[in-house]
Amino acid sequence: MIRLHDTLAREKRSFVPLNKERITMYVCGPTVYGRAHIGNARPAVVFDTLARLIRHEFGADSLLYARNVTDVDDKIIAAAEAEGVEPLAITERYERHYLEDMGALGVHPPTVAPHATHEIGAMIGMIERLVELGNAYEAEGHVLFSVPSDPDYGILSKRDRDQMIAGARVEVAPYKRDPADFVLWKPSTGTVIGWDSPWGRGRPGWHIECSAMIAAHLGETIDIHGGGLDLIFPHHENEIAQSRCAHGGLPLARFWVHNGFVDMGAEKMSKSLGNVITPAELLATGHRGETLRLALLSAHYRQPLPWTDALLVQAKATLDGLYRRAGDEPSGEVDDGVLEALRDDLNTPLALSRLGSLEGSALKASANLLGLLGSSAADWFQGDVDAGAIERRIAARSEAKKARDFAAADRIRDELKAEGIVLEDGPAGTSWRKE
RNA sequence: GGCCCGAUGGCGGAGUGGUUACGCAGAGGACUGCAAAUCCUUGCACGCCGGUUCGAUUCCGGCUCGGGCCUCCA
Repeated sequence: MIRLHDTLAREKRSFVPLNKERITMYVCGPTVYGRAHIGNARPAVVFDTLARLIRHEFGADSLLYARNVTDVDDKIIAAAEAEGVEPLAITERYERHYLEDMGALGVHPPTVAPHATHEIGAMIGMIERLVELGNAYEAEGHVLFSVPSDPDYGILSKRDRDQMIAGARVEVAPYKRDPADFVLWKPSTGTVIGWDSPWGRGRPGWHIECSAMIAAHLGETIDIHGGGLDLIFPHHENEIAQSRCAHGGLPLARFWVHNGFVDMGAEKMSKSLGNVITPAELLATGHRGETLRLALLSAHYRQPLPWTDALLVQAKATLDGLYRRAGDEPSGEVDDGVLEALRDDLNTPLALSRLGSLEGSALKASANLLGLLGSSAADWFQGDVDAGAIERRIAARSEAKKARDFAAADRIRDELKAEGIVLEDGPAGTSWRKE
């Protein structure tokens, strides 16, 4: 039995899917206008791990996991204009990078990856329904969701409308009937990307994208909706309002799962603060994706995760130890202790600590469930290196040792060390590994 | 201002009403030509003030500090 923390209930609840042969999970994916940073990678890794656990518990084909690609957005438009290219050139490039980066972190592709630009019809349909029902209205080419039309608005973020207005730091557009109303559709003028609609040429607002894609691909009520903590308000609150109003009061999701931030110093890592570091940069400086994944799983997913060099050093050391103990055993049965930890609201740090007491095939299987130990030990320690050249130099060193010329032997060892190759003398001779 | 979250040893990080994981780093030892790896040993903590309790790091209240959301944001 899996237990998951539900943001709506603010407590852990037993996860019983609506249909255990078709479990539905939706996670807000990237807006593809720039390279993903480590903070963006956290939900991808966390929900990938949850997906692995669900498949382990309910069967390989039990889960329908959707992660969208937001490929129409004002930031994309701005990036395209800045480069003098079409938006498609931007979105294709950064979606490709996103998949590369997440792949390096051992993130499996979701079952479906709906693209906003391919779902415009569904969005227009949903907006039309909301207008018919009186939950939305047209104004100056915009269509806005009427927040006062939904008495339950605010249930996820636990705030009422008066508070929102009191705290509002934005100027209220004159065409809004209520300051809290948000855009479902906005006009596109000139050369700006747009689609024909009953309200003229325009493009969808951000929130309606997710609601429409969820309904189109997963259904009106899904089992799990995931994303970062910062999406609770307004994004997920708005999704809830739109979807429930359009679907006769049916709840959008049965479990709301939110991950905490990756912090740089005391603050969260974010593009607007300019304190980001990307997987691409870390991979380029010799870190391996699996090290980054372990680092991201080293804190509980709801806790903040301070990102430091020391964290990466520790993650690498931990992986070295795990690979050493797993050897080249085939994968076996997942350890009960590891499962127990993961079933309790995806307690990955506890699961990781339990790997420390396992060996061989149980270790391999348990680590695999976390998306770790995906390579062979030989590849981890020696892959991607000219082994022949290294072994010739080791042979030369062995000759020097035999002649008791330790100065020459140490010189060879130091040279290899400078190239990132560490030698280890054992009873059976000298072995080597990448540092 | 409103709402929300957190505070555990040098660092990371679980967990628990009573003996408090684990990892990294550190110290000592074994091993080694010297190292590395490995193994053994080892020091180090539960923000502050009250309350409940036989007993609180764990439950309750207050406080302090930090963070997040309220605008795009994983």
